[in-house]
Amino acid sequence: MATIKDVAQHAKVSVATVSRVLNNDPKVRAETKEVVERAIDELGYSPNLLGRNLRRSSTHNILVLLPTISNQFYSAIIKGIREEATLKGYNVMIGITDLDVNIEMNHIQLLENKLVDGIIFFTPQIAKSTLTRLGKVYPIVQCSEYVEGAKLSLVSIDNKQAAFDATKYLIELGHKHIGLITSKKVYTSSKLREEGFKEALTQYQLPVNEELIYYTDYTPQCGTEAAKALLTRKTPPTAIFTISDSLAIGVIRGLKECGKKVGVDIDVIGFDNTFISKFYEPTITTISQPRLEMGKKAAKLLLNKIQNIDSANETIFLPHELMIRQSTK
Amino acid sequence: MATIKDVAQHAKVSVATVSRVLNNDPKVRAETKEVVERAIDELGYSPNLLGRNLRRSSTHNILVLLPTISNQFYSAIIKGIREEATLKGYNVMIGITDLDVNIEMNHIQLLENKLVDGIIFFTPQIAKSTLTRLGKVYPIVQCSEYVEGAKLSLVSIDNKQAAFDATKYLIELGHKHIGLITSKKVYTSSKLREEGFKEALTQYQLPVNEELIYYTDYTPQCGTEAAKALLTRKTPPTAIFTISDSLAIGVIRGLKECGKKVGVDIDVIGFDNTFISKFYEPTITTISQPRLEMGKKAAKLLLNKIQNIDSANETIFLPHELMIRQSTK
DNA sequence: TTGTAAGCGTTATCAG
DNA sequence: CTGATAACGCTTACAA
Repeated sequence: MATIKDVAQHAKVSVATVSRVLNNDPKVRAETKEVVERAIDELGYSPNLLGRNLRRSSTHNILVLLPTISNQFYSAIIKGIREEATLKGYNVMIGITDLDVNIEMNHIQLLENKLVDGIIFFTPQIAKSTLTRLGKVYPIVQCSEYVEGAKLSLVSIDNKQAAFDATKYLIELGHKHIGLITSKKVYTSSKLREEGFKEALTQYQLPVNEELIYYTDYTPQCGTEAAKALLTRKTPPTAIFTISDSLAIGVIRGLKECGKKVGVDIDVIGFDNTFISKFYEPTITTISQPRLEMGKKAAKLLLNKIQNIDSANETIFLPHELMIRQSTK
Repeated sequence: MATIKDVAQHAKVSVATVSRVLNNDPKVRAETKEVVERAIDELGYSPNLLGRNLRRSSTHNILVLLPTISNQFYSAIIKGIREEATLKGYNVMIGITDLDVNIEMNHIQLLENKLVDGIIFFTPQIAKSTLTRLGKVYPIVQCSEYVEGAKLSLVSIDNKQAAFDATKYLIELGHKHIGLITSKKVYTSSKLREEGFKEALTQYQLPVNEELIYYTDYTPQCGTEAAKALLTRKTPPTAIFTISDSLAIGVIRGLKECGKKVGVDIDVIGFDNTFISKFYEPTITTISQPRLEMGKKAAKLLLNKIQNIDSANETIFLPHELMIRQSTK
């Protein structure tokens, strides 16, 4: 494998000159540049980034930490991140945490070890204080799901307002008994969505009936169970707001199994506008997040931090949108 | 940020000794080791891997190249890869190619640049000859979708046999007119599946009716169109085999829209056993691939290649399984 | 068992 | 405009 030294010898110049050509230093004579470039071609030389990285003490790699890869939701966000990053010459890598703090810490290690220049975190499990401390030393930003109160740059949507809007829409449809199916793990987003849900009820003078709130996991299976359970309440809901599309799918299935016609007998709203919500039967009313934009913004915030770790933390909430489909009416 | 030098000074030993402790060299005296470890703790030292990597000329990073992140199919495979890799002290990173040759080449660059030690390729778009040439120099293995004839290690399923089995099952159910919805891009897998499909028909003395073969893309939308188109044929199919679950979803929807009852009037088989196939309505008969195992095997093959780039290429086909559900009967 | 010092492949400073 | 050379942080002969 050819090194910069080989190129230098081949081109009869110093390694410094080769390095300059490699880095587009304007003060190389055009002819010299040509000679060097020919040598590079002839030797099939490709710079060893291990050397460069050590010298520059940076890799131009950024890491995106996802809780799982099996969630359609992230794909557009990643695309946004990549677009922005590539523009600035950064490479994007993805790591999967399985929501395991240890795996998260392993990846933080990559930052300490200088193998990546920054991290965009989705759904961090690390404690707030740790996160804040790390954020002072390393470029880290949070995206979408986040730890409330951690002092880091952050881009997300206004989850409370989004839930408020969804609930308000159901209320305006005439519903008086609205169920909520949410996560039993206390994610910031689910907490905020529950708040928004309750606030809408209160604001429209409807009672908050805890019997109609069901805590469970993010899977369709859980959605099915939850729906069936809610139907057994003294006053069963005539509409259900779920905090994810995957839950909504299960909910609809459960309702169907109980002989309910979704969108007619009972309304359902999901969250995230993942592709399946457009394709299930019925199609599912849901909240859309500006995912591409979110990715781009997150990358921008991170690049800022990489440039200047002491730059002020920013909190950005992007606008959401209620997508009305067949599952409500 | 503390370096190995700082630790050495702090512990009053040489950097060599610190390095030995870091690498668990058995010939350091226990007391010395302790002193060094205390120094490491006190300084909060964490080795800069850029230095180590340069010196060792390896990173212990492997890269998994996916065509897209929005396919549920990959998640279990990645898990398998990670399990195996972690066991051997390797880190797994994921890159997304969007099926773009340039992006693929960018990532190959990481290999030339020594930033990753090897690559596991899903759905490479690079030409066979290029791939073969690269495979001689760098550790690269193919997984699941692959370039036929490229001389690289490879783990997948026997796609032809799988399609044969699915078709045979439909034939044994009594179907005489079976449709095939497959990809119009010629992936190896779709080519092989088409072959298996035709071979089953032939072997059971059924005519191969090209009118019942529909070429399209991998999306549900395309599946819907395809299904509707097939229903307009002179002799419409009484069963449809699709080469992916996402297509199958669309197909089922299209059939429903035409008033057909899937699993009763007409049967549908998908491919990949992704989570939605278990959760759609009806649940979808499909071919299951041993994804976890596939990931583990792929990682093993890659690690072999990393150890010895000249080790013989292996081709491994793992067993598939027909999962019978409501969409056929 | 430990220390000295060379070297991995770059970039950047400084002198010319 | 170009060259010599130190330095980045680490590992590993080789010597002691």
